Amino acid sequence: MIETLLCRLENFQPLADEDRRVLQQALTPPVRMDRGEDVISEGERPEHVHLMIDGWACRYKLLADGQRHIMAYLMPGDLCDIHITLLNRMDHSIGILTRAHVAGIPRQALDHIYAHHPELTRALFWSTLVDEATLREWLVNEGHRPADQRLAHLFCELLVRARVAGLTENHCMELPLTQDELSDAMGLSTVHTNRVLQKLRREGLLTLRGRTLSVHDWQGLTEFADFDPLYLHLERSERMSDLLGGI
Amino acid sequence: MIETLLCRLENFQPLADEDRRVLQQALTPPVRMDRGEDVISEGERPEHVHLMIDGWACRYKLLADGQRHIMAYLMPGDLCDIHITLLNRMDHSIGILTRAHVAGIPRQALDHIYAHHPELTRALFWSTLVDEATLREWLVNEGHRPADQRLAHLFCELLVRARVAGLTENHCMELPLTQDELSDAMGLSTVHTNRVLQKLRREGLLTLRGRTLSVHDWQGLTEFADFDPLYLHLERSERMSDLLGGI
DNA sequence: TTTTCACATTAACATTTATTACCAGGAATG
DNA sequence: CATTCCTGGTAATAAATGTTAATGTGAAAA
Repeated sequence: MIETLLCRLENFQPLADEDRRVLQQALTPPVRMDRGEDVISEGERPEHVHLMIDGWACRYKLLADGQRHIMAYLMPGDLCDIHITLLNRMDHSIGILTRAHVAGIPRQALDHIYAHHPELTRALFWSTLVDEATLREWLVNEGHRPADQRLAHLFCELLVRARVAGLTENHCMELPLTQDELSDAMGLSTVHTNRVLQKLRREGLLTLRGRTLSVHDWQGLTEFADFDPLYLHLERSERMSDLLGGI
Repeated sequence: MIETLLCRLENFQPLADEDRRVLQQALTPPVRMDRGEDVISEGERPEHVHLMIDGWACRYKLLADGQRHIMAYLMPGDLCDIHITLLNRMDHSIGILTRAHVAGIPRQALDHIYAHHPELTRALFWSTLVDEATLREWLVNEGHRPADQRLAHLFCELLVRARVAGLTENHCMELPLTQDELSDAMGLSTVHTNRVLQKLRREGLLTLRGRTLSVHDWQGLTEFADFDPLYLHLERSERMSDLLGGI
């Protein structure tokens, strides 16, 4: 049930069977959720760390004028910030984008891991560092890249992340996001997102159809997007070249 | 020497004298640096956590076309990410913006704090959570707010952060950033930044002159910018109202 | 089948922001 | 004292993106 998470963490360092078991046993039973529900909403007190078992979610904020800004996509195997329970109130919401199952890690279970399983603790800290680095890369993306490069960069990232979690087949992945949801993350209008997607398709870089992303020209796409996967910190570099060469 | 840091951390929870002393003693002697130098550069291996003693710095990345994107401003009392030493290589650089002094916290000293000073550890974790939340707010800012609101929002944030670190006088703070540096953070051209600053000045919201930011209409500015300080997580709420009412 | 609905697409037009290029003032420098 | 450089300010034009509104399309629902 937590293969995707383990698969992701092991890009940082291999885990002992003991660590894998401890992590598995720390989880609360997964809860089934549907598109449109919030895992947790802005202003609420965070009681657990959440883990996406399957399905997709996003971090988002609502602005004064009702617009939604998506700040991160969570795919299967992704964790919410493991320190989150330190805070009194959430400053953003986590919303479900597809039918999904979400498990939790109670605070005490985490404290126990910190105290007794240093390797696993390091892997979890690594995971939050990657989340933070991803946030920084998104900031650069929105601040300095035009719409077409911006979307291209997002697709590069999502494909690598999916690959790392074992969720790709060749150059394809399930990508259950509407153009509206892409727009809210990229800070674009849906109309413009649509224009840009067509352009990327016309240029033979990728297609996005029927909830599936297919990248046709990985090298062309990464060059166009100025994509450098360093920020994903796949520290076991043999695997990094597997990943990137293999795509 | 670490008053600003302590001042900031105590917005989360009060610290025992013992914790204050431990933190003080963990520091390496501050190094003097000048504008244009890098504390650490992209690709380098992070050996320490850094602390700004005085002066300003920024996190930034250089893009393929040579543009610089600033992802965070570091003012006195700000720490780099305390987990950073887990990573093999920096995915961004930290550059000095003014004459400054920078101290370090060695990895072992931090490990010792984690093992023996839980209150202080919580405060340090809180600090990184705030940094991350700030990054998310910047993402929203760049993605969804027009240039004038965007700059206004930045100034709101900087004034509150400075206030929290004890660096304001009334409605004023030292803000040693050029319009170029503001532009690189906001994803705007310098020309447009200049136009917008004039507009904010004309409307009586603030002036930025001679390295000093003076806010003339705090309430007007926060309303215009849609600024909600929740994301700064000043958990001791009595202090929050002090801060915000008092400005 | 028909209807409905969510999502994608298209077009015309408006607005924001970038680009380029030039000027002005003040501080540092020789 | 002249010079240079950094920073801020201005204007004309171009490019990117937003807005509004209408249409198409395919899958689910009735």
